[in-house]
Formats: sequence, structure tokens, C-alpha cells
Amino acid sequence: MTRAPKPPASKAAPRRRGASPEKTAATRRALSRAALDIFLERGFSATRMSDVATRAGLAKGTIYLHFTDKAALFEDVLREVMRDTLAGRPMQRPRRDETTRAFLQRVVVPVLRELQASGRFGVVRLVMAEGPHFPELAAVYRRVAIEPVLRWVRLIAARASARGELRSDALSRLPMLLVAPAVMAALWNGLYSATEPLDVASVFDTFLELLFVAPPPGRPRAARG
Amino acid sequence: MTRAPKPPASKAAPRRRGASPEKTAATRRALSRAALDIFLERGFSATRMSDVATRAGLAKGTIYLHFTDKAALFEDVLREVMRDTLAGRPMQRPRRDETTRAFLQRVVVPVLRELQASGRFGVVRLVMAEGPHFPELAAVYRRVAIEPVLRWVRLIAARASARGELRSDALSRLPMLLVAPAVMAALWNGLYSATEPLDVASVFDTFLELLFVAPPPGRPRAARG
Amino acid sequence: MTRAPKPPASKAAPRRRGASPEKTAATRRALSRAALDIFLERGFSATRMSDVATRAGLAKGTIYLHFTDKAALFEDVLREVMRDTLAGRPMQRPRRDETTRAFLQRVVVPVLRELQASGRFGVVRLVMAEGPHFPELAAVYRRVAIEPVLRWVRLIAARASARGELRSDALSRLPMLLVAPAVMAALWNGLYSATEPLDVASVFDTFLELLFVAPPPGRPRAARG
Amino acid sequence: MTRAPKPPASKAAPRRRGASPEKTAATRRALSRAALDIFLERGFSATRMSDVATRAGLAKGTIYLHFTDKAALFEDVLREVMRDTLAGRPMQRPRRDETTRAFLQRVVVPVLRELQASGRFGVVRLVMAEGPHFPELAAVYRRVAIEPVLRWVRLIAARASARGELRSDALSRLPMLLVAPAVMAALWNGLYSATEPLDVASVFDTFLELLFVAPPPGRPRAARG
DNA sequence: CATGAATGAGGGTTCATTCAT
DNA sequence: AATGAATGAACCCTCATTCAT
Repeated sequence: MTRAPKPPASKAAPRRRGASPEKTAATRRALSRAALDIFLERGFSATRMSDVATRAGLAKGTIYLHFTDKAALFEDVLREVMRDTLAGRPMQRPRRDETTRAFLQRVVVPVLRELQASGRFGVVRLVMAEGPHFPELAAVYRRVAIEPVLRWVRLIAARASARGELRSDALSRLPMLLVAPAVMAALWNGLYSATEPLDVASVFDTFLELLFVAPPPGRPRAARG
Repeated sequence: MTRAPKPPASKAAPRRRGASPEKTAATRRALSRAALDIFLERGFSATRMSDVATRAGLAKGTIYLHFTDKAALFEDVLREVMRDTLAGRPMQRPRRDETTRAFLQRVVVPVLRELQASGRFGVVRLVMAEGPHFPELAAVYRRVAIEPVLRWVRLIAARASARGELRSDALSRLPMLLVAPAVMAALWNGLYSATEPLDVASVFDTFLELLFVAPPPGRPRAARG
Repeated sequence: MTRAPKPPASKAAPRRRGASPEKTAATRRALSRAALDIFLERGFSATRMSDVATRAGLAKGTIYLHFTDKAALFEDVLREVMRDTLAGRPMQRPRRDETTRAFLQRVVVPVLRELQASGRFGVVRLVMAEGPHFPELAAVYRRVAIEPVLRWVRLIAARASARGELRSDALSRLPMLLVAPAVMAALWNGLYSATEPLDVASVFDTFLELLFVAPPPGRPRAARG
Repeated sequence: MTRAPKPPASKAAPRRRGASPEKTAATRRALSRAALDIFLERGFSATRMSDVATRAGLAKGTIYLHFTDKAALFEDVLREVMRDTLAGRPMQRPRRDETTRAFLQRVVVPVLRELQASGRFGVVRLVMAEGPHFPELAAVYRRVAIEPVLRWVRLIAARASARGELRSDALSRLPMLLVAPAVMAALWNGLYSATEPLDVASVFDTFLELLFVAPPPGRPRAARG
């Protein structure tokens, strides 16, 4: 036994020598951010690893200490951005006295606004564009992003149908119909934001106008007048 | 109609000698078809010029006799497939006694079915995915495919509103709302057709169910006044 | 049918357009030669593809039109040099009245001299050095180069034993013993030719001196009884 | 004997503080062993410094505290393994009454067996393979390993000639002839040990059978009957 | 001394494009 | 027009080496 018995350090951790884990994590995060930006700007294949590194203020080789290859970087980055985007976003329920339309306006519209402001909608485009070449990524996207939303829509749709706010139960059967306008607006912006940007939240709101029956009169809360 | 070979112009005697104009056009068409197939399968950058040539039964160099470079091939091919897809598709109007919903089912559903069966929806995905890198192509797409459709939808929407078939004039203001479900279904199929394909036409039809007010009972026509 | 019926060309071959097969073969040969030289000089991993191309007077990418990758180039080149080295080298038999030692001097020594003069012994070193990383190559080497030689040695050894020219049948059991001195001299030259080159043929000849019993004097054949 | 740590010399107080000289030496030895193993397995350029460190249970950077670079590590390691292999191996002389062949069997065969069992023959292959790129190493090898052996062989050969045990003085002139079969067998095993391993000692022994004349009758010791 | 994250030159390979035939 | 060998810029990835901790 060659190691002299060290007195127990103040911290519980074994106190490794060399760089700290925090620094490592920070580096990874910097790469992740840089990569996301450039992937969003140019797509997968037009993104050069060296540009990612440069934008992160690091050297090319450093990327490979944190991600096995370009595809892994891509998947990792998107997985994480999905997680971050969804994290801490409770799937809220309507209040008892609230119309479903009012509820959606209250809850969904701000989220859409925020997603658009932060550029996060680009992720949708990216997954759409590159998904076919990254089946695992597409599957993850579906599992962590799509399915939860669809489940939630189903609940809301069921309530709306029960309350007579929808004309049919179609939305319960195909919950993605509720999402379609927002998705489409996001994709539109991918192509035409320069000349004719769409406000995703407004598009969604307008869609609600088309969808929902005015609440039946005589109900105390949804009163029109 | 494929591009007619340019007139000889100033160059010395380029006609006569060698292949006939028909053969040239045939070669060009073969390349176009091959290219479209592979672009749809793999996207722009994963498509190799040599594969296009091989699938067309020609040599790599031949492509460059008909298209200046890969980007031009891509744009040309998509421009032509758009034209072909739209060509001879009259923008029909509803019959006087027909509900708008019935009209859309009669006219749009078969088109969607055909587009899906022929794989033409892939073009939508392709434009979505590569459009940002090909602004001209995106512009062409908008001009030849999107805008005409939106204009048409606006007309139909106006009629439907006037007939009280829609609850709001939202569709007149944002005609893309009508298209959103079909587009979304097409994109969904780009990612998940292997495990859970969607029938685009059905999605559209279901959407109509949600959208349209049943025509006022007991009145033969929808006309209110 | 679009092709006009060509009159049968003078040559039997279909007369492809583009570069001739002879030119292609010549290119391949140039690459092969350049590659062999550099592999011999520096070994496998220190050889850069760009250097091979440059030495052949070609561009880097050209190599990949003829060989799938660096390992394939290596194996291909060595396979071919083996074939060329062995091609048209008849496995001769001793004349009836010739001592085995005289036979070997007559037949083997010139071959060794030629192999040394042409630098072909480098191949032995190369196979020795890189063989462990190229099992297939090692196997080919054994099959095309080693085994035939050993079979031949066995024949010669049997004759020599029968004639009483060898003191034992050891050489029949381990024919590689006859080859060992030449191989060793070749390898020596790989390391020390600069300061103390060995003449492979002389080493072999000296070895024969040690090995062979002088034929019994006065007897025309070696047969003792 | 590993290299003793250099005396502090001019640098400021490098001793005291941190590990003891013994520990340093132990670290160096661990690296040396790990490096030898991997160099033998994969050759010089396929050996990664990180693998050496890992196998030694140390970090990559640590290697550079003990060896200036990869080439130095390689040379150092081989120099030491040569020294260790040869250390304490007395160059024995035959007993007065012993035939040279018997002597060689008694003395050399066990050494060969041991070298083979320990895998030390790999060093021969390694020097053969990489020697051309490491001239100094090749020179060291020649000085510490080859020349002493050759000098010793010369002595033995002279005695054998004098005693009439050899047919010629060829072995005195080219002492490497005695070593050739063993070397060749070792190299053979580098390529074909998986499918047809050779027992180096047996090959050597068989070679002796071919080489040595039965001692002339009438001599007291080597007597046959 | 030891660590391991960071560096960045280097090299293998791909593939759009050219051009002699 | 058609061919396909040749080109060479581009780019991903490796790994010996450095250095702050």
C-alpha cells in the first residue's frame, strides 16, 4: 500500500485531481448550445464540426470528448433541447368554470409565444427535415414531445365534447388536429419568415375561433353578455 | 412540358450531328425522374450525383449536360414535379346545391388520396426540409403551389361563411387553416409511416367533420336568406 | 428503340466511349508501383495516401477509383507483387547426375540475387511486419509463396536424403530450415543494410556448404549400396 | 534495473513533496510493462498512448512525466526488456567432454523454450518490423542482443570445427546461420501461430540434427557405442 | 507527481465537377 | 451527346501532446 492515508477531506466527494466536473459540464453545455444554433441555421449536413467548435470557443477535437460523432451530437443536442423545453411545463387542466377555448387561450397561447420568441420552433422543422435519417431521434421526439401532448389534447377534447363545446368528437379521435395549425405556422416560418412571418400564437387563436361552439346560453359562467 | 433545347444562338453548328431533340428530352426526363426518386428517399445532401445517373441508366457526366449543378438539378426537378402535379387540375367550384363540406369531400379527398398513393406528398416534406437552403425554390413553391391553393380556399371559405356553414370567417382570413391537417398528416408520414401511417385523406375528412356546421335542418339549401 | 444500328466496328469490342481500358489499367499499375515503393520504404501506417498519389503523378482521389481503401491498396499491391515475383518461375528439378548442392547453387542462387537486386526481399519484411494486422494477406502469402516453396524443398530434401547427401531427414520434416538463412539475411538487411549489408545469395551458399555431405568420391551417383 | 531518478541538479527543490523515488520507479515500471504488452500486440503505430496508460491504471498525461514521447517510450521499453531478458544469462561454455550438439541442446533449448513461453520472441518481430523507423533502437538491439550472441556462437563454432563436429568452418564465418532457424520460427509464429504454431526449441533442435556430424569414432567422449 | 480536459495538426475518404475521348 | 476516369477541395475524426488544477 503506497498511498498515505489522507485525512477525510471536508467534502464528501473523493476530490479528483484535474479539471472539475462542473467545468466539464459547462464545456458540454457550450458545445450543445453552439451545435443547436448551427443545426437550426443550416441543418445537419451543412453544419461543420469545426464551426460548432469555433462558435463554442473551443477546438475541433474537444467535441469528440463529449459526443461520439456528428450524428450523436445531433441527437444528443436535440434530445436535450426537447427535455429542457418540456421540463417543468405542467400539463394544466381547465378550471371548472372555464370554457375550453378560454382555457386553451390562457394556457397554450403563451407557450406558443414563448416557443416562437426563443426560436424553439426550429426544432420542429429540424426533426421534420432530418427525422427520416435519424429514426431513433424521431422515436424519441414522438415519445417525449408528441405523445404527451396528444394525450393531453385528448383529455381536453373529451371535456369539450362533453360540454357541448365541440361539434363532434373528431378531436378526441385525432387530437393532432388541434396542433396542426400551430405546426404548420411554425413550418411556414421556416420558409417564409423573411417575407411574411406568421405569428404562431395568433394562428392558433384564430383556429380556436373556428373550432369552438359558443358555449350554450343559460350556463352561468360562459355567459356571453 | 420539358424545357425545349435552347436555340443554337451564336455557337457554331451545335445542332445536327448526334442525338435528336426528342432523345435529348427523353434523357433529361430520365434524369429528372431518377433524381426525384432519390431526393425523396434521402434528401438533398445525401443524394449522390452518381446514384442519380446510375438509376437513370446513364453516366455521371451526362447529368452536367442537362443541369448546371446539383442545386440546379434539385430545383429543376422539383419545379417540374410541381408543375406536373398541378397541371390539368382545375380549381373546381361547388355546385349550387352542394354543401361546402360535401364539395370538399367530393373534390379534395380524391386528390389527397392520389397524392398519397403516388408519394407526391414527399415533395412537401422535401420543400420543408430543404427550402431554407433554397430560397428560390421556396419562392417558386409558394407561387405555383401554395398561393393558388390559398386563393381557392379563400373563395370556398367565403362561400361557406356566407351560407352559415362555418362559425366564423376565420378561414377566410387564414385559409391555410384548411390545409394544415393534411400537411401535418403528410409530414407525420415522413417520420412515422413505418409504425403508424396516417391516411391523409381521412385526416382531412375528419377535420371537416369538426369544422362545418351541419346545414340548418329542414332547409333544402344552406342558403339562409 | 432509339439507338441507330451501328455498323459493326472494326474491333470486336463494343468500343466504349470515354477512357480506354488500357489507360485505366496503366493508371492502376502506376498506383500499384508507387504504393509498393512507399510501403517498402516506410511501412503501412507511415505511408500517406497523398504521397502514393503524388509519386504516381496522380491526385489523391484517384486512388479510390481503383482501390477501396488503404488496407485494400496494401493487400492488392502485395498480392500482385507476389504473383509477379513468382510468375513464370518454374520449380525446377535436379538433373540426374547433379548433386543436390550443385543443383541448388545453379537454381536458387541466381533467384536470390535477382530478388535482392530488385528489392523484392522488402516484401518479406513487409509481410513479417504487417502480417499480424492483415491476416488475409498473411494467409495469401502462405498459400502462394510459402507453401509451394516448402513443397518443393521437401522433394529436393527427399532426393538428397536418398542420395546420402544429407546427414538426416530433418530437412524433409522441416523444409523451412533450408529457407531460414536467406530469410534471415533479408531481414538483416532491413535493419542493417546501411552499415553491414549481407549478400543473401552468399549466405545461402555458405549454408549449403555446412549442410551437404560431399558426395562420396569416385561414385557416379550418390547411391551407396 | 530501472533508471534511477536524476539528481535534482539545478532545478528548485524538486525532491521532497509528493511521491517517493520508489513509487516513481514503480509507476515507470507499470507503464513500461503495459507499453510492452500493447506494442507486442499491435505494433508501434497502432498502439495508443491512452491505452498504455489505461492498462497501467494511470492517466494519459502521466506517461509524459516518465517518457518524453511515444518514440522514446518505445525505445526505452524495448531497451529495458532486452536488458532484462539478457541479464544474468551467462554465456556458458561446453564442458570438456561434451559434444557441441549436446551442449547446445543443454544450454540453448531451455532458453528458447523460456523465451517462447514468456512471449519474449515478440520482441524480435517488433524490432524487425519497426527497426527501420528507429535506427537507434536497431543499433542498440544489435549491440546488446545480436553481437554478443554472434561472438558466442563464433567461439562455439570454432570449437566444433576443431573437434570435427562440423563439416566446414562456415558457421565460424557466418555465425548467424546457427540462429536463423530459431529466428525464422519465431517470425513464423508471429504470422501463423493461430493455425500452425511452431515450437521454436524443436525447430532449433531439429536443425542441430542436420548440422552436426556424429563425433568421429575412437574419440573417448563422443563415442557412439 | 498525477490527472484528464483541451488542443490542433494530420490524414483517410467522399463526391461534385471537369474533360479528353 | 455520352462517357467515366481524374481531380482536389472539403470534412470528419483520431490521437500525440500540453497544461491548468
